[in-house]
Amino acid sequence: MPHDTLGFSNHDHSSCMRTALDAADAACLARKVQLTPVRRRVLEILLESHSAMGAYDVLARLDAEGLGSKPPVAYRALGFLVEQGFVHRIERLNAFIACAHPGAAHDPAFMICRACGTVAEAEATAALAQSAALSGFQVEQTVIEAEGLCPSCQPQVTT
Amino acid sequence: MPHDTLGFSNHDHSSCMRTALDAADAACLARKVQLTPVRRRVLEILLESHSAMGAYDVLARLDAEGLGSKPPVAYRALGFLVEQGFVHRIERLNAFIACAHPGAAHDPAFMICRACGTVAEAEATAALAQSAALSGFQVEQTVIEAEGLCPSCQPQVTT
DNA sequence: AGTTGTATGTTATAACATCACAAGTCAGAA
DNA sequence: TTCTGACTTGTGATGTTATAACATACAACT
Repeated sequence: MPHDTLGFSNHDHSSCMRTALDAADAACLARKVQLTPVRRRVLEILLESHSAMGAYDVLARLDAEGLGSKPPVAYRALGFLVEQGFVHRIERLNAFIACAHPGAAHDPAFMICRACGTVAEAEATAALAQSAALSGFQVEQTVIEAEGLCPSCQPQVTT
Repeated sequence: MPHDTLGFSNHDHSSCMRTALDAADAACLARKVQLTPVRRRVLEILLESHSAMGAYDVLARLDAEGLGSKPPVAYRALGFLVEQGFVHRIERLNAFIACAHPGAAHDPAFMICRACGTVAEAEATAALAQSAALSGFQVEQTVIEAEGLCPSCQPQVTT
C-alpha cells in the first residue's frame, strides 16, 4: 500500500510528483505569478530527489541541463519556490526540500535523520504560541526541526 | 523591577551574567571538563552582548583581546559551549546566544525579532513528540525558532 | 625522560549566499 | 509599430559561514 507522501513510509512517488506540480501550476495561476522553466525545473529536481538538497547541488543539476550555472540562478528559483510555499528551507542543513503537502496552508515541522539524511515533514503544533502570547511576541514564521534517527536507521532488534 | 532573564522584558544584567558564569563553572567542575580562558571569555562575550552573535563577531572580539584570530578558535570554543549547553545556536541566523536558563536541562525554543534582531528564549513544548512517535522517528535534538516582531518593534497604538 | 590526552595555533579551502549591473522577454499603452 | 515598464535571467565579483588538515604546546601521569 505505497501511498504516503510524508513520514518515513513508502509512497507512490510519481503520483506525488504530479500532484505537487499540478498544485504549483494551479497556485501560480491563481496568484498571477509565473512558474518559469527554471523555477519549474528546480521544483521537479527537488521532487525527484525527494530529499533535502543544497542550493549548489540543485545548481549543478541546472548547469548540466544548460539552465544556468551561477549561484544566483539557483537561489532565485529556490527563493521563489519557498515564498510560494512549494519548497521548504531546512535551516539546520542549509538545504531545501519540496513540500510534502502541496496546496495545504501549513506550518511545517521536520524530522531529520542524522544517519541517512532523510527529512520527513510533519505538522507543527502551536508549540510557541503560548510563550509568544505571554511575552507579546508576534510570530510570523517558525522553524521547527528535530534531528535524530529515522526508523530504518535505528539499531535493529533481531527478530 | 528589572529581574527577568528571558522574554522581552528588562532584567538585572550583571546578576544574570554572574549566575550564568557560576553555573558554567559548577557544571564544568562536575563534568570534569575545562572552562579554559578562551572558552570562558567567549561565554562572557555572549553574555555581555545578551544577543545573538555570529561566530566571526565573536572572533573579532577575541582577536582584539589577543585571544585568537583564526576561525577555528572561535568555532571550537562555541562548539564546546554548545555541547555543554551554556550556549545555543540559532540556526536561522547562523548565530549563537548565551543560554538564558543556565543549569536547567531544557529544550529551548526561540523568538527572533526580524526588526531589532533580539532573540528571546522560551521552553519548547513536546510539539514534535507526537508526530515522531507516530512515525517511529527517534528525536535527539530539536530546533524550534519563531521569527516575528517583539513587543517593542510592533507598530504602536497611540495611547 | 617518555607517553598520552586535551587544547591551541595556523594555513588553506570548502560550502553557502548575495550584490550589482547588464541584458532578454513580453504584455499593454501610445 | 514602437515604446515602456515589470519581471526574469545572465554573469562577474564578492561576502559570509564553516571545516579540514596538520603542527605545536602543555599538563598529568608513569
